[in-house]
Amino acid sequence: MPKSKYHVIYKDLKQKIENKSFSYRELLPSENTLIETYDCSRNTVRRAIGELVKDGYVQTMQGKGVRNIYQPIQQTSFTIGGIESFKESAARNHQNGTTRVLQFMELTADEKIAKKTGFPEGTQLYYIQRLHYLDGKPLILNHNYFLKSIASGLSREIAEQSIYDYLEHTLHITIVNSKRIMTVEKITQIDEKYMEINTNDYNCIAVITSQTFNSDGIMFEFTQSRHRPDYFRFQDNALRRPVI
Amino acid sequence: MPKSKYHVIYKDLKQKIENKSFSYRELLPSENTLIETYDCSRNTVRRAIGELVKDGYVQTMQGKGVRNIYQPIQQTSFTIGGIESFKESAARNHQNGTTRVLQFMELTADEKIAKKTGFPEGTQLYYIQRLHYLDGKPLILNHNYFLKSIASGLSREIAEQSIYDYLEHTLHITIVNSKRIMTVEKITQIDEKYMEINTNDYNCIAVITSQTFNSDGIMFEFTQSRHRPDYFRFQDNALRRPVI
DNA sequence: GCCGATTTGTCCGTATGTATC
DNA sequence: CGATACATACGGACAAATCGG
Repeated sequence: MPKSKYHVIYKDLKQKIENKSFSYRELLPSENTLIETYDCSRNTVRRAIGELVKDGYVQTMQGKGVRNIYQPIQQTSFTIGGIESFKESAARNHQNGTTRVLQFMELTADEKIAKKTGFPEGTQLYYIQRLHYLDGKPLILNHNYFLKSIASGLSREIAEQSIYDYLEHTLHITIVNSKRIMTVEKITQIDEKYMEINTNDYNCIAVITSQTFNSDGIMFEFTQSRHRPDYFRFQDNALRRPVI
Repeated sequence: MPKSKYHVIYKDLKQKIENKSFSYRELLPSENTLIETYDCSRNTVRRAIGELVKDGYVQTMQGKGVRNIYQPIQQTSFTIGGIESFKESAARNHQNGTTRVLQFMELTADEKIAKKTGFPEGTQLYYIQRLHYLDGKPLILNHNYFLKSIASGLSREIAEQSIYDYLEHTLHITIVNSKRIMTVEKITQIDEKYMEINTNDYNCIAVITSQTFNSDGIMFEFTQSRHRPDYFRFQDNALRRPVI
């Protein structure tokens, strides 16, 4: 957890925005004012503001100021944001999440798995199938593949709790980024069985496949997350970049 | 189009990465080296690198360096990235896109529309229904609502070309950011009819609803984009933020 | 294990450009 | 036009992480 100055300012402004200290579309104090408020340099306040822009909380306009555009969203379903574990997401969504491990095994990547995951053929992997419940409903079916050489010591017991917690706090792996692709796929019998979906309602499922990298730039995880369509919701804030 | 120094450096490095000037997992030249290469300050190269991180092209590691983690993806379908018009997306995907306007009308937001779009009741709007074809196949059905007071002068003819082009280059509207939510919904008869989907294959559709803001912080567009599931693909790079 | 060199991360101060009002 | 606001760019300083000797 960074105690950097810009991060403290970022958190403070973010909280003020969430607490309606600024009304919708109101301009925040100018950079110069914020410099005095937080007793720091211009670069530092600008950096904090930059984070808020990324979050979609404010927008900056040259010559005008920084405008609050935060509107709390109505949470009707499970919302996905950055990289986070299921436990973290559940906590953020103020819901009660539990996990059931359907399968836990070690395997060696054959040609089919290699092609699907991007791990080289012959790699030693953990394969884990887990079902995530939110408020008692089975909503997400995860297929995880972890590099055995990096995520060593994974067990069924850990998988029942939080794998990310184990990777970060026990193995001290630094998780850096995750490339994700979202698609819609046809439902499988496994999906149907475990997530209790009536195919007359939905014969599709929302799928997020992700490749996650550690600080050595090594992809150590491939995951396919299958979400019940009626509870799936992915949220995003896109910035318009000048068309070059 | 910004001619800023950092942007030139960003584009140059990005192109070098795409052209395999650096092999996968190789470290880029250090910041100090880049400073000499581009004859600029450290802040400037750091900013360029920051953009590459956002794109998921590289990852930075304190004490180590900047590592190339770019892997070209196999383009099997229409890929969505930032805020871009259909025309821009089609060009980026190297595909031939055309548009057919199904409906063009002016209307006043009633209670139902107000609730759905977030525009206040009584607002004057343009409502446009468009079908986007890629390489001859109807893949996306768009329902656009534009604020008449801001997107004034919109016409069916413009909608057949590029609305964004008109907004940016004729009306000089600055498009800043777009809040997007992705869900999976049941297919409607309209979807079925226009996108030629067999409901035995798919009875769902990928939906992206977005609210787009201009530089005055005003939401001037609400759009619901309905994508044929078998060609839909949304791509993302998430950065792990320290859990606070 | 320590030390020094290298590399990225944070922070400061300043100057100039550009858009808005 | 001047004042104010954010955007870009420079240069310098120190901290923190990594790596090799």
